[in-house]
Amino acid sequence: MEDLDHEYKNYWETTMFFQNQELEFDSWPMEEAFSGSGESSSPDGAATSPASSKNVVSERNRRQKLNQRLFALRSVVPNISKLDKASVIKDSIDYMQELIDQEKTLEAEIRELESRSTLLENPFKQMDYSTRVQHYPIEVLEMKVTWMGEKTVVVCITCSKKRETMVQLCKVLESLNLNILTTNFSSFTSRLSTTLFLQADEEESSAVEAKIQMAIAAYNDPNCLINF
Amino acid sequence: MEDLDHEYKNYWETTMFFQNQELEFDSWPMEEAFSGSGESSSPDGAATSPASSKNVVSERNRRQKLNQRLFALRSVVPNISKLDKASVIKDSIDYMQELIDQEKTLEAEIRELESRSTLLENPFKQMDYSTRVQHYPIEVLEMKVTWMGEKTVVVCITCSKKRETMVQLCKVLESLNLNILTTNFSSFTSRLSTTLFLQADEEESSAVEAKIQMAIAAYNDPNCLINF
DNA sequence: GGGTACACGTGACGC
DNA sequence: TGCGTCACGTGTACC
Repeated sequence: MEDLDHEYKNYWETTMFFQNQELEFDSWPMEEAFSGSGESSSPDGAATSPASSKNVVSERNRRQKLNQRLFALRSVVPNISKLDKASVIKDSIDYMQELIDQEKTLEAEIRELESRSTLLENPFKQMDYSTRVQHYPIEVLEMKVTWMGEKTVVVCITCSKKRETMVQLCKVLESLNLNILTTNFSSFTSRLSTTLFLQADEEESSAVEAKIQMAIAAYNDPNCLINF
Repeated sequence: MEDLDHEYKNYWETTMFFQNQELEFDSWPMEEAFSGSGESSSPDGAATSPASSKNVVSERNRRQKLNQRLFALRSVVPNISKLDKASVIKDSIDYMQELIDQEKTLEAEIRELESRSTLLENPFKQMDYSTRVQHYPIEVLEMKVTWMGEKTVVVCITCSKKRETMVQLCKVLESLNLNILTTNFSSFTSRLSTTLFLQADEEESSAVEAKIQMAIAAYNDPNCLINF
């Protein structure tokens, strides 16, 4: 009797076999072993009523299932402070709330990243106004796109050189994800010219030109919410 | 008696007040109301032993706390199929596993978006995120500063071309406020080289070289607080 | 009525 | 020592 009770103690605390929460009805050797002794040591001495006997075993099953679930819960949650039943549930709640919060954070981050990378597909994406920085516009003086054959397109852009013009032009061009083979920037006193060698077909040339012009226009637009 | 049991039924199923899992010891009016009748209807008829009486109320508290936690768990988990205790725990486990999986998915997605995004990030805009975006360091392969006479110094820098290397190099060079006459950037497959024509005296050459090296080093230093 | 789920009181164990 | 926790059997309500 003592030994059995002791085993029961350990049953919840350590020696729990049934970690698989999918099983509904398992064999549970320790409970089975105890069942007989429990019946025989029934306090009323007389024949145990067969009606309640069913209830007893059913109740045992229920308790065992619940403990099983509780143990499974414990195995999912990291950092369980106390092995107490109530504490296990409490820690699970805290952990779950933590997960939910983190999920929201991650989703927000993904939305932020997506709005940043889907620059040209969705030109008008919402952005935080307070984070907008104003810059000098890029003034294009001349732009020429020519197909060189062999999947090579050359783009020549000349713009007036102001403050940070080269950095800004770099940003815009990098945002387009063009297949750039070679780049060359040259700056003189008042002008900045760049020559891009792109890998593209002849029919893509006009599309490339349009993309660049659109991107520069978007970059210059003070109301444009895209962050470059 | 029947009514009381009925109330208990409803107690677990619907009328649960204590959703706050922080409270350890609450007043629990329904249990209190029942306590008296429970004592009087004790089956053994004789005076209930005062020793076990303490245990009874303690046990009641324990049960109530556990149900309280269980109810709180139920309120956190959406889509509980059955209000059964075991089912609540099972659904909680499933939901938690779902959250964990989704967390991994979202994190993977974020990592992919971050690595795929070739857009330039303004370091100021990312301050609200706990995850700081670190830029790729500028890896200088060769640097040469020569005096050409006539107050002209030529600086040649060659670095390995990584993501955004040119923009970053522009930022660093612009931050130095050099008296630049002409610049030329050329990028090939794996290298990016720039040639700067500066207006400077011969004796300034070494200072210019030191300034550029210092600026690049500062830019690469993740602990450097200078914003370029 | 059999089956299920629950709250209850009780004895035991450990800190 | 008491106090907290547990498994157990039981009575009962709901379907």
